[in-house]
Order: sequence, then C-alpha cells, then structure tokens
Amino acid sequence: MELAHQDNARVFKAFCDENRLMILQLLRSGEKCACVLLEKLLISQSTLSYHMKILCDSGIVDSRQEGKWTHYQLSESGSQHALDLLKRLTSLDIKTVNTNCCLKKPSA
Amino acid sequence: MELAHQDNARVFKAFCDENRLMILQLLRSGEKCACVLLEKLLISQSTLSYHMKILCDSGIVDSRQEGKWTHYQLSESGSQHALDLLKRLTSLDIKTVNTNCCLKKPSA
DNA sequence: AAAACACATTGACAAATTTGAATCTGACGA
DNA sequence: TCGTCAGATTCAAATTTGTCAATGTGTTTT
Repeated sequence: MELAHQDNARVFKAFCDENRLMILQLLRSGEKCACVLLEKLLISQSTLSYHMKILCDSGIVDSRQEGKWTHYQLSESGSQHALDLLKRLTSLDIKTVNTNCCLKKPSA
Repeated sequence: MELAHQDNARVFKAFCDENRLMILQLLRSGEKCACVLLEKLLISQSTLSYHMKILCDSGIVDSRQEGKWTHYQLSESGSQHALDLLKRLTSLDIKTVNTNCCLKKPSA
C-alpha cells in the first residue's frame, strides 16, 4: 500500500500555488464559471485555464459544461479524499513505531 | 481573513514532492535522525537536508538536536493545522454562497 | 589540538512549473 | 453562413524547484 506517492503528490499540488488557493476561495461561495473567476483574478485567460486543469486533475474541483460556458465547483468527494490522504500521511503508524536510532550505540 | 495564501501554500508544499512523501512515510513509524533517513532514500545528503528544511518550515515536521545528530518527527500540531486549513479551503462557505453566473442573462 | 563525524549551506546546473500571446475548437447569435 | 464568444491548447520565455559536489559549522572522539 501507499506506493502511489506520485499520485498523492498530485493531489496536493492543487494547494501549493497562490492563484489556485484564490480560485478555491472563490469557489467556496458556490459554482462559478470561468469568466467570473477570470474577472476576479489578475491573470490571463490561458493561465486560468491552466490552473483549472490542475485543479480538476487533482480531483478537488469538478467541471460542468453548459453551452459555451464551463462551470466549476468544489468536489466534495475529491476534498474528502484529500483530507483522508492528509490524515494518513501525517499520523503515526502504531504498528511500525520504532525509534531506534543512531544515538543508541550498540553496546556490544 | 484568509489572505495568507502564500503561507497556506507553503504548508502544502510539504506534500507535493515524492521524496518528501517518502520521508513522511518513514517518520510515521516514529522519530528518526537524518542519517537513518538518508540510508533509506536514494538521494544525497544535501538533498535530504534541503527537503527536511522544507518539511520543518511547513510546520509538518519538528526537529530536535542531540549532540551531532538531528532527530525529526511528525508534528502533531503542524499536522492538525494542515488538516484544519485543508478543511477550510475546500468547504462551502454558507454565508457567501452565490451561484449567480453568466448563464443567467439579465432580462432587462 | 587534530581528526572525524553529522548535518547545513552555497553554487551551479537540470528539470519542472508558471506565464501570456497567439491560435484553435466548439457553441451560440445575427 | 459568418462573425462572435468562451475556453482549451500550443509555444516560448521567465521563474521556481530539485539535485549534487564542494565547502562550512559545530560536536565528539582520539
């Protein structure tokens, strides 16, 4: 288990860019289409598109097409997955706890 | 509130590199000194030191000096902070929900 | 005191990420 | 059908990140 470090890293890439955090903040108030996001951010249209792709790929955001508009919203399942993952990555694993380390010199 | 996107992004940088995820995984079994981590990873000593600095700066890992050894362990408070942050970043903000968007043309 | 050790820091380079201008695609609207 | 609009994609440039060799700093050992 737990070998998918590459996939796990991708999930958190969603959260380590300032612009993406601003986008998420905007989505906290509900579904938004790209044009609304664009007018609230100081970035170009192609840059927004680039970030939305990363957010969707990470599973944190869902997109919905409606005519020529694309609507984005926070994904509940994606967020839950990220939370579960984060919890797992930072919790002690009782079964394997072992603090033997170099400061305990072999007394042999 | 919530203007510290730069600081928030720093927290999640801890989790978006494969080597750092492997390091966290190793720390799940308890406190480890740098030399133990080094022998389990295929990276140079300076690279390990670079990653440990990022992990400590993000608050996810604490370090403790003991003689010439440095011991690292998961920070419970740092992890909790990351969890709280993630929860906040991905939850709907009931107070400001507003899905008015461009597809609803003004009927004026 | 001198040598060895553990780890941090610096510098240089490679690789990945972020950016906007230009272009492409598909969906309306006239 | 043609022109326009929303947004994705491509491309090249700029920036950031990750890496290791070399060196620095502080500690322990001899």
